[in-house]
Amino acid sequence: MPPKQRFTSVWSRQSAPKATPVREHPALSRDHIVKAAVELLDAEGLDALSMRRLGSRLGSGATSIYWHVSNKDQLLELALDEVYSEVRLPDPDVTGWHDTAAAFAYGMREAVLGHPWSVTLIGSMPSIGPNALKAISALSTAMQLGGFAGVTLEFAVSSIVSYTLGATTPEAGWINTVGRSGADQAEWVADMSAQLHIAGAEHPELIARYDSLHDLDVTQMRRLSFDYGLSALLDGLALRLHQT
Amino acid sequence: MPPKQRFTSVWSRQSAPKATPVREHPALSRDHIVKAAVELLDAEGLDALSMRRLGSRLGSGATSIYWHVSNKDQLLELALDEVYSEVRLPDPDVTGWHDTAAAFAYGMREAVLGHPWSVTLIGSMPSIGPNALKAISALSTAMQLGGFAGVTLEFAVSSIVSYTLGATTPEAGWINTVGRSGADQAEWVADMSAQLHIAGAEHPELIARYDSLHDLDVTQMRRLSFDYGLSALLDGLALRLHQT
DNA sequence: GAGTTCACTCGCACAGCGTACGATGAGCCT
DNA sequence: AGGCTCATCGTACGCTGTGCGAGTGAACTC
Repeated sequence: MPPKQRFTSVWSRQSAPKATPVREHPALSRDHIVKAAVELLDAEGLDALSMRRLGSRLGSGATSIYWHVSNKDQLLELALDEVYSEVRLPDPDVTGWHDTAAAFAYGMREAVLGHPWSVTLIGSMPSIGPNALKAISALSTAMQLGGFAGVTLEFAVSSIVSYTLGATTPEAGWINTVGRSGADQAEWVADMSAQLHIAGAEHPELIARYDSLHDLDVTQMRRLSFDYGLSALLDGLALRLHQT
Repeated sequence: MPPKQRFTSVWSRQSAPKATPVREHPALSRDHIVKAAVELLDAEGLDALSMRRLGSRLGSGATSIYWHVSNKDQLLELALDEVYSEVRLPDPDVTGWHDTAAAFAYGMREAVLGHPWSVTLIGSMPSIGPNALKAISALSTAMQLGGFAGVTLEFAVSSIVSYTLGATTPEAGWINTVGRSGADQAEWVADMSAQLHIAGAEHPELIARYDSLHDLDVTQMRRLSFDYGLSALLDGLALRLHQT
């Protein structure tokens, strides 16, 4: 029995050399499709992306897409990897691991928040696209140059990614929910806190603390919160680096 | 213009006192439905949950569910909160903040991994159910007793939740993907690494490091990784606590 | 030039989805 | 008996992802 390939991600098929584009007007191309998909996702969210809508946005039939992409899931894999492509990193040779890690974290946060639908995807498909690998790889070598090695290196990288992802997820979830309604953020904060008061009636301390904080600007607050946890984590990693 | 309520989560409507159950055989109840939904989700994943399937599992018509739950989304909110109910916490009065935080992290990790569909939901809806609030509240008071206060308290709690969530998300994503096919984990590890080799052909260092690690048991490895980042974060928090 | 092949597009159809709506019945109050 | 409320359900609508086969036109072979 040959070892069957059970799971086929888009990335598993290495792209055929693709020859020269035989036709002059292919009209549709994988890149074009993915780009349009990302636009649609950004504009209207995950639920709004249907093959028919995407097709008509591209000026073609819905099923034409299936020539270039075998699946809706694979299309989403491609779209997700497009998000990772926005994560820019400083040159690890000139910057210390600490700063590179921080840059990665902020870059990833920004990329994900710019495409909040992406968090929903991360939980349901592996992120092994070329752009994702490129970003991780850059972070990883920076940390290695900084002195991390072996399992510790892997763990440290993973922890940074984890924290960033986890901190960003609820933020993106918020953006998703807000985006689905037509209201703007300020209205939402009011609504939300009203609901928290109802839902959390049994946790008055929590509510009290919440109220005391959220007079401040929400966006700035989230950024501060992200920064606090990130630097705590990096400090903890530095500690581990020096004591080995 | 009255301040319209744009977003209505399940939790916003405080439960009517519910009187005495008028009928002796309501046959369907919100709790019953949510429980069945969680079972179905656990057994077959997020995509497998449809109102019709859930209805037939409950021995009732699909649309009967809508009497007890106004929405599929709200049903999912309820199911998600059910997951948080499994997060057990030690008494914050007897245990230090450090251990309580670790217990929370491990508890949440375990709960989420036991219901891997939950991560997909967290990114698309707010987690303000009673059980979620209870868990956060317990962690929060423990940290407060430990000496954290004000914004710092909020930030610290948030960072712990973030890290835990972020570390668990890819794990759950993995479980989701594996679960969708029928293969077992060992087969998958092989397939996956084969794909990584193809997809990551341009990042040989990454692949090399990957290979050197994953001879070890995957599950145990993930746990070690989780532990490493968690204790790094907690150390970083402790540092901030003492230097204030 | 005729015929064949290939790369690509598309319309149709199918099974399944969430859920609005109105009909139906079971138990209670008067 | 009549009416009211709670709960259940069948039907129907518009939507979804996608398999399939037909269609199109350019590029190749003879």
